[in-house]
Amino acid sequence: MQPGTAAADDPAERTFIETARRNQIVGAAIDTIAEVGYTRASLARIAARAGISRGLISYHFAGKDDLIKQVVHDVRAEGIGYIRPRVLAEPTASGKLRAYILSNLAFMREHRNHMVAIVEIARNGITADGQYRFSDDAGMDRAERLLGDLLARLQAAGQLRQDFDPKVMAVAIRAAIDAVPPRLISDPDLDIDNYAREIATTFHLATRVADENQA
Amino acid sequence: MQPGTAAADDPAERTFIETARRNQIVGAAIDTIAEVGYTRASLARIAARAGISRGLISYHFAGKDDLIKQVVHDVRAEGIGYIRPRVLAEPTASGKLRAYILSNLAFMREHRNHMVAIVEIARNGITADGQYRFSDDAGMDRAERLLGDLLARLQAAGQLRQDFDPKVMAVAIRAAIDAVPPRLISDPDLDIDNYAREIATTFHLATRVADENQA
Amino acid sequence: MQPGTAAADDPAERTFIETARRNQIVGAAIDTIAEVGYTRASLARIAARAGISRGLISYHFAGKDDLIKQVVHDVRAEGIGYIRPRVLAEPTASGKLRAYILSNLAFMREHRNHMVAIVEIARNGITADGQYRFSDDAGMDRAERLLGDLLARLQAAGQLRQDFDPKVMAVAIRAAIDAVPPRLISDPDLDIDNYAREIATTFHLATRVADENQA
Amino acid sequence: MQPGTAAADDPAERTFIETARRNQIVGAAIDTIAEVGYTRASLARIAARAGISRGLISYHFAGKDDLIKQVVHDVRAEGIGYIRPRVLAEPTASGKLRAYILSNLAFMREHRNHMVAIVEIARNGITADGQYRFSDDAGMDRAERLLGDLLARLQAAGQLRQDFDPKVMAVAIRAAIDAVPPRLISDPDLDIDNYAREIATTFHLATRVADENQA
DNA sequence: CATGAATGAGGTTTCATTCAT
DNA sequence: TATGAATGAAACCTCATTCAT
Repeated sequence: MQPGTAAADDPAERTFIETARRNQIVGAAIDTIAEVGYTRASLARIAARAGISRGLISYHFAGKDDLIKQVVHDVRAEGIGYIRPRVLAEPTASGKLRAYILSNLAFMREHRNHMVAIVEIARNGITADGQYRFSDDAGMDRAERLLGDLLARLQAAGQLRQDFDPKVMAVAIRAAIDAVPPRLISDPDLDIDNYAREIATTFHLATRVADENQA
Repeated sequence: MQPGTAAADDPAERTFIETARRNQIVGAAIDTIAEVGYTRASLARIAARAGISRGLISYHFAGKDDLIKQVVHDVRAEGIGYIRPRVLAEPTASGKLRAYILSNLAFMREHRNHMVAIVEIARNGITADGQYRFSDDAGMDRAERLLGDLLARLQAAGQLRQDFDPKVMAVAIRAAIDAVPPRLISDPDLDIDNYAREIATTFHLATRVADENQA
Repeated sequence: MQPGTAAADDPAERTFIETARRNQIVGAAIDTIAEVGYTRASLARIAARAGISRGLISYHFAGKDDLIKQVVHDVRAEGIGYIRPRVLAEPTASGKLRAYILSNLAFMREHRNHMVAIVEIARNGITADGQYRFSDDAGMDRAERLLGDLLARLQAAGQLRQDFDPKVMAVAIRAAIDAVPPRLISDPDLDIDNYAREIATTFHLATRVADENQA
Repeated sequence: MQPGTAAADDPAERTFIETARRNQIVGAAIDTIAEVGYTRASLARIAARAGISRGLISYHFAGKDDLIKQVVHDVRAEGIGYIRPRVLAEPTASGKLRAYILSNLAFMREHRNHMVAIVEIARNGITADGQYRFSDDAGMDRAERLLGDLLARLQAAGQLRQDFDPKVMAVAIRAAIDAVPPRLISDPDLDIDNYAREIATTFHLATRVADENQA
């Protein structure tokens, strides 16, 4: 039984050593993509970085797409685990929004390659007809939808300005956040904390209710 | 004595027919990239779309990079020609900012392929060390720098909120604008005008001086 | 001390469990070849069908060729066990020939996969210099030689037409029989019984002695 | 415009030199397949035999399947050109049948590699579901259908025995003919002329009308 | 100016086989 | 006995580029 085949079917039945190898390969893929970009991140390069043979990747994953999906899955899971509790911990709408932005960027700072890789993947993993190839459920823009839903709820609760389109606002916020990884490549000294505060303030001003104006 | 070699060196010495050919090839490149993405936009496909042989592209351009540079140059020139007068025509800071955002997105709507292509290029044209490969002078983010400079000037003139970082704000605005082309691919019915108004309002609120709050 | 190595050397010394495994693997190989063809019947696929690991095949057989040889051997033995008594039971020449053809095709109908597999192997198991790779003694065409010998004996006994070349006739008869398995794949509803009767009649007419003409 | 792409579309628009190359490649493919079998006839080996680079085959043909289709087409066209007039020249049914068999085998003798190759292709070019991959119109068994039609017509005209199934008879005749190429590999000294005469007589006896029995 | 012809590198994938456990 | 892990060769295909004409 080829592990690669059963990968998506039943992750639970994986050997300890297989899990380790998969993680190693996923890690090498992340670093490789972060360094040379998605297009030039060939399986050969990923294998070379991991110090293994090309064939071993094919042994553990059904194909390149399968590997990339795993990368997306792993990074997203880690990101959600980091961000979600920080957002939930905040009671107010503006607190949640601020926590969302700050924790997103903090995660980026601490997992630079993860984020660079996943943004690279998002950029390249779009088919000719505009569909995403590597997301397991509903598209790479799930983060965007989730954020849009959050904004809509807070808006409905009267905690945010009534007259903005939550979908468009979600796009703008995600765009501002996702603009960071590529810049991290060309400018390793980018002051993420400063960037995060500025963005948080920007969207706080853009979404607060009128009553808060005097504050 | 290949034109391709001298192309970047001395555009003035180009024949009429050569200029026509270059424009034709650049146009085919734009449409091809917009349709199949940067990675899959091979010279063969571009040549096929232009109805010419592959070799002819190599004859007129020193290489694929040279062609892509020309695409970037041409699209940028056209975009600046469209946007600049509309920004200059506005007397106030908020008017200029609004005009910048609206005219950017109007240009996108009217030159869909141009923008999809150039964003595709921007995403893929980053070398391993984070440098841009296809910009003739100072990087693809020139638009960002110009916008940052504009914001800084308006800020210095007291027309915008004093306490935001103009560079970060420029990144956020450009990111919100550049988020549109990829979405145009997957959602051809995207309401650009609504998107534009929302974004304009968003950044108006985020950049206006405190005195305007009552307005 | 690998069994696979000694396999061909001394089948007698095999344990019960080893024999069972070998039979299981041979059966899986037959079904796999019948389903996906010889070329695509990789050891991985055979192992998957048998529900065992790839390595186990290599443990029990010296290599893929060794496994295929065993398939040929087993199927042939089974086929001979089915056909021989039916031919021997017939007293007359035309009865033997008819029994040969009918029992061959009956065996095919009852052991569809066996025959499809062995014909697939025969087709693909020819080396560059035209030698058969998978027959243990004298070539895949042993059946052909045996049939030729039978025809020659019956001819010598005056029971068949004197002036045909028994070797050529054997080729033609085997070819007509072996044409069935590939057709079984593309046409599962092939009426084998009708085919068998037609072929039997065809070669009866072609081989009978002149005196029978009036019959 | 890649020649390979337009290959099937418009063969008329091919350059002289391109036609020559295609023929050269097809010839190399035939010889390679005839020598090492279909499975092992990789594009690399074919290119090596032709003394050209691997890429050149991809330049002239859309893929391996496209090349194989061309081989089938060319060989079939040549075969038909050889056989058809010889069959048509015969006035009687038995004459036509004899001419069919003899000219088929004569063509094989004179174009040994062609036939070995095409039979190899026929054997290997069957997909999992039993469909032919390389025939342009209605399957590799077109020859079989045509022969069956011929037999049925002659039967209807009362020139052949009434009570045989023309389809089955066609299968048997083609099988006897197609049995030759593989044997040519293992036995280069095969006496084709003798084989042809024997087969012709065999099927003459099997198909003649009862009245001819005395002859 | 322009083309068709040709190359060689590099990409993903499949496969038979070996080996430590 | 049996497995999972791992390798390296070889397959097909795409591509940017060069060159003679």
